Amino acid sequence: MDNVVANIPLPRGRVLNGEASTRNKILDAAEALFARRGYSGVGMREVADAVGIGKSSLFHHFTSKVQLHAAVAGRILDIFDRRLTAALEIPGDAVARFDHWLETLIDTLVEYPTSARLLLRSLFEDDELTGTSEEERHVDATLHHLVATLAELLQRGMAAGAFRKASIPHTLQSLIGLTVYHFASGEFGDELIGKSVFSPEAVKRRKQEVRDFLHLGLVSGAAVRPRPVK
Amino acid sequence: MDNVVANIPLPRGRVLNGEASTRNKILDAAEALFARRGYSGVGMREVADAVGIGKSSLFHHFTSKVQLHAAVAGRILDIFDRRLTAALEIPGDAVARFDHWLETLIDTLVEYPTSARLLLRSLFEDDELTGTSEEERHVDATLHHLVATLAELLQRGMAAGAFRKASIPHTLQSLIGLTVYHFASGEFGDELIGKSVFSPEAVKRRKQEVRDFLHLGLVSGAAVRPRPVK
DNA sequence: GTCTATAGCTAGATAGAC
DNA sequence: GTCTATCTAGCTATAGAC
Repeated sequence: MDNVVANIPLPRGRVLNGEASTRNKILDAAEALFARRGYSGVGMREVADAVGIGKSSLFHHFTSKVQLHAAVAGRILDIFDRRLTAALEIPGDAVARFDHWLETLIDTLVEYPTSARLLLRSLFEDDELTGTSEEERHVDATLHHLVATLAELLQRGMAAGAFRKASIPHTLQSLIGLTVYHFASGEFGDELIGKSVFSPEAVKRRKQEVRDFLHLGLVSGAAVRPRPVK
Repeated sequence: MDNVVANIPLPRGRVLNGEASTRNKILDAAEALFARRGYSGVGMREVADAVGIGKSSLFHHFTSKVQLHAAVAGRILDIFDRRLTAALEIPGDAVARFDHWLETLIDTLVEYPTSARLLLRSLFEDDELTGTSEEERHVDATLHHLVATLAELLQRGMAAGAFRKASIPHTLQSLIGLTVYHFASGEFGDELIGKSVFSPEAVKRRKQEVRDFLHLGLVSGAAVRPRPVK
């Protein structure tokens, strides 16, 4: 139980060149710990120990614990925003772009295995973490951009008849629930699926299941025609 | 910010007769606080203040903080287990029973507005909360019963051809993501939907959206026939 | 940029009076 | 069954030497 961080695989591609700066090492350690135990469950001492520096040194790099958490959340949201925005820039119709967006989302959740928990926890901990610092406004702005980008794709696709005319906000919530929740569900999900939800086979299966769910629903043979517009 | 609990509507029907026991008052206050701030984010002093007793008195009713949390989780899981098991005992085919199960789940999440967050947080906080006490084993057993009951309905329904032959564990995860996550999403969900996700109109709409999602999928006209079994 | 030392406070939990 | 008092340990954050 002492060194939980050591058991969490470090996301690849996080550091571009050979050596990680101390700042990045702190962000890596803090991300893993915040994902595991939440904001209040992690102490600055624990983060410092995981990095291998003294606790006081953290305050040289980040002025407070909330700022550190905002920096962690901002970094991971930037990655998602960059990848998912890029994923929409492929040729094809709305359905093809949507499917590619979804696969990219799952790939990114898997490549950064702590991200799903961190993101959901950040939503739940709005109480403690709603501030007005530069970092926190950046987090908000990035999240809004992510949501707006997908909302636009859905809207265009619905207008073009590629998607059923559903509520866009509810569809966004459904997509988050189908993807982010699944990869945040931890031991519960692992036990349900029978192996780690991050294992290659389980990931492949999840992609297929979500795709089928979106294309076919669950109930047999009900979707012969698009739902009438009222 | 001082008295957050006061802003959270108390679930109705929690106490059967006229006056609530101190134990139930503690459970009510702890449930609201744990849902808001998570296990580590809540202090015993805060719970005691919300109830109106001294901190030490809590330890007369519950031997430790983890036991208090397990009692809270166990109580809410019992309610879900009782209601959802009863919901399956209606006449009709698998689809009708499934739809009724789903509506009951959403109704219960709405009637106990703190439950969604509490349950998801409990999943995420498996680190701190995995013990071997009586209460914790009860939580595990109830959760397993809940899952097994729905899994059985899905299995029978798939065998009878009422549902598409999907992975049952993945379908369970999808259903949790579509329902529990939505009602746990807090300010983010409220902002996305444009009003409280617990408002009567938003609840009605969510039921409709989830039902359409399950019956029709999202992509137009793709589900003319059940997916081939491989 | 890292360290030791420490301030000031709160945490969970216990002892024992009433 | 509730209280006051207290224990030990932890927390965020700062001061200031090197």
